[in-house]
Amino acid sequence: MNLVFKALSDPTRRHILQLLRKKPMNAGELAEHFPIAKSTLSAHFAILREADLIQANKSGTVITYMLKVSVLEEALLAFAETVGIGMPKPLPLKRAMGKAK
Amino acid sequence: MNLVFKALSDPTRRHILQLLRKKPMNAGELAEHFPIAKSTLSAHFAILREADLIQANKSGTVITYMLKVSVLEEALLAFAETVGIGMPKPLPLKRAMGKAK
DNA sequence: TTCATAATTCGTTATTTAGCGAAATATAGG
DNA sequence: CCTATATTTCGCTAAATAACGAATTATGAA
Repeated sequence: MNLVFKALSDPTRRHILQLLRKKPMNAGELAEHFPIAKSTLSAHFAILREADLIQANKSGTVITYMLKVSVLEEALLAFAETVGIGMPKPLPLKRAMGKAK
Repeated sequence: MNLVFKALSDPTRRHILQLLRKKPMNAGELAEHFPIAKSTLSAHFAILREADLIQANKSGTVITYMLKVSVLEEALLAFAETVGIGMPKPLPLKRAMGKAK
């Protein structure tokens, strides 16, 4: 959870997550949305990956990233509970779908 | 919102919020829960105050801190929405209670 | 006023962080 | 094989961060 909150502490990274929310994107496409060097963005991707908030998928020379919503959700909910915020877990739409523990 | 997430990025500060969740406490009481210098804790309080996550109340030489749950809640919900997490706003228990905008 | 207590502020230090450009890596296509 | 493209890794720097102990401030009590 610490890694998640560390990852969320940077505005650029939160913005990346927001963009990925709409649809998976590759590093280049994401870069178009930011005025910073690609190498810098790459470092942000690494941090998001270490926090398990995004998933990388390489195809040819292109790496496509997609948001792992559930990980984000779990972290926020877990913390919310410890501070007594009533955020009811969204009901799972499907049961027994083999959600890894 | 940035200040809130910055504040939440440190484990000690998240722990402080969790402690304050149970009941308001003064700086000294809080300090007993941590193995770090009081001056360091004081800095953490300042950061939490700037993020508007806690409220300080001075009485005599003692400063009592209390958690501002609503601020935390709003920030988490606001962000959750931008990343498409369905965290329904908890229904307000009382309406028209003069909630400051 | 003087003393003790609670907490903050100050000055310093070590570590982490975000940023850059250049170099390296990997892959597809000619 | 050679070149172009996508992305990462490397080496660096400036700024932010968390930590400490010492000094300072504020208050209540003797």
